[in-house]
Amino acid sequence: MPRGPRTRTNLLEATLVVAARDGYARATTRAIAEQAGVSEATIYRHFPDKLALFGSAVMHANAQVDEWFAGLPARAGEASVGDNLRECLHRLAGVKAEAIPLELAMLLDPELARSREEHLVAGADLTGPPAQLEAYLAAERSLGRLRGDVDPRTATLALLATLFTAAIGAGPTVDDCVELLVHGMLPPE
Amino acid sequence: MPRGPRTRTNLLEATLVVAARDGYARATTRAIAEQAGVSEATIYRHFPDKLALFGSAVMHANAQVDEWFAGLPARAGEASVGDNLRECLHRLAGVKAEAIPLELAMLLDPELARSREEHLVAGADLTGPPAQLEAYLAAERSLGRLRGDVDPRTATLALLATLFTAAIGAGPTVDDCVELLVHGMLPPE
Amino acid sequence: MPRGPRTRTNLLEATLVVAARDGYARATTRAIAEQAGVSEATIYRHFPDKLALFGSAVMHANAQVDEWFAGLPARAGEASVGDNLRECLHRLAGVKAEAIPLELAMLLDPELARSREEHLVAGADLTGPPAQLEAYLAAERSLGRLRGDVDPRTATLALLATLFTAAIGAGPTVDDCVELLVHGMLPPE
Amino acid sequence: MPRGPRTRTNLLEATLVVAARDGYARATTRAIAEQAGVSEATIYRHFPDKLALFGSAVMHANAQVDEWFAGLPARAGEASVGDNLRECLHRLAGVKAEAIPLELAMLLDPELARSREEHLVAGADLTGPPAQLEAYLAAERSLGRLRGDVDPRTATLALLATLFTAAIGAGPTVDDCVELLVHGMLPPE
DNA sequence: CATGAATGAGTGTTCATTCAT
DNA sequence: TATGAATGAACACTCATTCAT
Repeated sequence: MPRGPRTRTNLLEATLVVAARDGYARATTRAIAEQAGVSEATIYRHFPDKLALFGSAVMHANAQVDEWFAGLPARAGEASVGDNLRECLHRLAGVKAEAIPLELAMLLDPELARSREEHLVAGADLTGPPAQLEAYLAAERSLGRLRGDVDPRTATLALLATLFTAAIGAGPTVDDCVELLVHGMLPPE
Repeated sequence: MPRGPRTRTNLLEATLVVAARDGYARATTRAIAEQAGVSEATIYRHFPDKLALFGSAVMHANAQVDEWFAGLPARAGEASVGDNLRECLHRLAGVKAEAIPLELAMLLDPELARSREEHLVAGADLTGPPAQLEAYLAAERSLGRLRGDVDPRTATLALLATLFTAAIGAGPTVDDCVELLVHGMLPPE
Repeated sequence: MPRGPRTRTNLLEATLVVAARDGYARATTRAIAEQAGVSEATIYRHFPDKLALFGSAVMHANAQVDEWFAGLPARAGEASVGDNLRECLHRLAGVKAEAIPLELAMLLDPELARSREEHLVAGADLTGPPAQLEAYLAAERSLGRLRGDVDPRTATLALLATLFTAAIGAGPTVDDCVELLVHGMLPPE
Repeated sequence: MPRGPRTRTNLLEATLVVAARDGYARATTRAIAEQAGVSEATIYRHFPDKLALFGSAVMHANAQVDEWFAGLPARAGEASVGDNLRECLHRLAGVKAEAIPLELAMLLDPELARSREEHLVAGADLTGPPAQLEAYLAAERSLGRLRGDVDPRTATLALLATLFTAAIGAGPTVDDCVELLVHGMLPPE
């Protein structure tokens, strides 16, 4: 890997590490540069400002699951809905474990509300994994494998919200919460 | 109301307003003092530091629903579980609307993790409304009005997680998300 | 003792205690009021400002030795010069032990240079104990009990300077330092 | 001289200038930065905090006389003791004139008592010029050029104490005070 | 006489960002 | 490409002081 892109990747991962370890408020340019082993000025060779760095870091983390989620809607009808959803959340919670704190912090910032694009939730249309998840749920519903009165958008958000419990380190795992939702979404046998 | 306590209350409510409007990061002592119509120094006559102010603000917001939640466990068996839970979340989402951003932001801060006491979720034992909610669910389960394999703690956290969707202003309401969970928790008819 | 003057005395002594214990920089109105067991506002019932409080505190401490020093010049010719000087410094170091830090700190402050009146050293004329000490030395010199080339003003300052060693807690006692000076001031036998 | 070190030196000298001119209490980071012609933030690129700046400033001033004092003990037996001591104090008073107010102020601060290392006086062992002066006096005493009952440590502190008279701008010069001490230390002819 | 409440001016310190090298 | 040096603006917090009660 050539030097330029490697430094860029270092910075993205350093951002995720610092935000997950020290919290959003302490994810300063200084801490990130130190974690990446470069100078602060180097950040600005690769990103126009701190916000762009954070946004890119979240996208970078998402990229690892994007591929799997891209194929998700096509799997409607396969296996069982419960297993599929469990795997969805499991992947999101596991692979993006370090990205969630940063993502939530950005989500909570009203000033950042406008630049939400590739993030967890968008105002009108979902994108990335959430969008694929919504599409998958819609497909399953039209196959009759989901209760008819379940709104795919609502279900998607409810499922994603369970990731929040992981971010704050509460006792039960994400899996436990998902279980409850799955029960509520499946059609009566 | 005498002058001292009134200023204190002003500050608590100004803190909630600013945090909800401008975000946690921009809830500076300056902005809060301005919102409250007092000087910054006045903050420090009423609270030892900013963290204590924030903690007190969250407690102040919680106090408004604490009374209602205190009577919640005793209502197990009355009305329907679904209606009760819907009212719970409705009250939390409605009355504490302005406190949620602050509460979540504090929850996400690893350095604040130790001083979590009267907040949304505590490591081992829940306190405040969440604790009452957990007790209520346990009571309903022993009445057979809840599926036996539902863990009250898990269900509590899953329900509270739906409040997150309100904080980020996503489309569906909290009520919609709660509906799904309720379906998953009720025993088969 | 009536209530007013007692509070005033409390404040003067609290000032000396706090300055000696915590240093000049931490001798704030808050700390002094707390030590005295009164409110900060009470300070301003008894003194126009903090500077006046500090000046009065030094005078208050000096007052305890003023009486003895007033009779010092008249004792020229009695006992031995060495014993007399030793007693002088012993009294200053002992009785004013807690006042020295405050006095030195005020002396070192250029802005306070103008308001020096009843303090350790004044630009032109000495006052208080230092003035009496200077007068005593002049009297001894005219009696031939001091070397003729010893300048009373210089000797006074040199003796007082040894108090500085006490303030910083250095090993040797003031007595040890005075001994050296006495040797240098006595006439050849 | 490259840019970095030059700024650092500027800051050290600005610190001495401001402390000598305005007093320790008014030697704020703002005033020092202005005197040095840089921004306040620049201070923190060169020193971790204000205390480190002040400590370094005192060391910087001492460095100018350290070299001369390093060779002092080896000069025992040369010239006359009186001339040697006069030169010692003359150098300390002259070259470090601007450092003395800062050094004394730090010495008087009880909270700084622990970080005293390269300063005027240390609890157990002297360092820097004072240490060399003590060693020199011990050497002269073993040569019989000092009275046998003079303790080198005590004599050192007594000599250094005379510098205090310079700091407060009292009339007589340091030289005058030293003269008295020298008389008291020399052996009878 | 005493104080609880309030504050304007200031403190040391940190931040994201720029720029000459 | 990368960085050491620098900074304006902002931060949480403290100070001596005032005033209505």
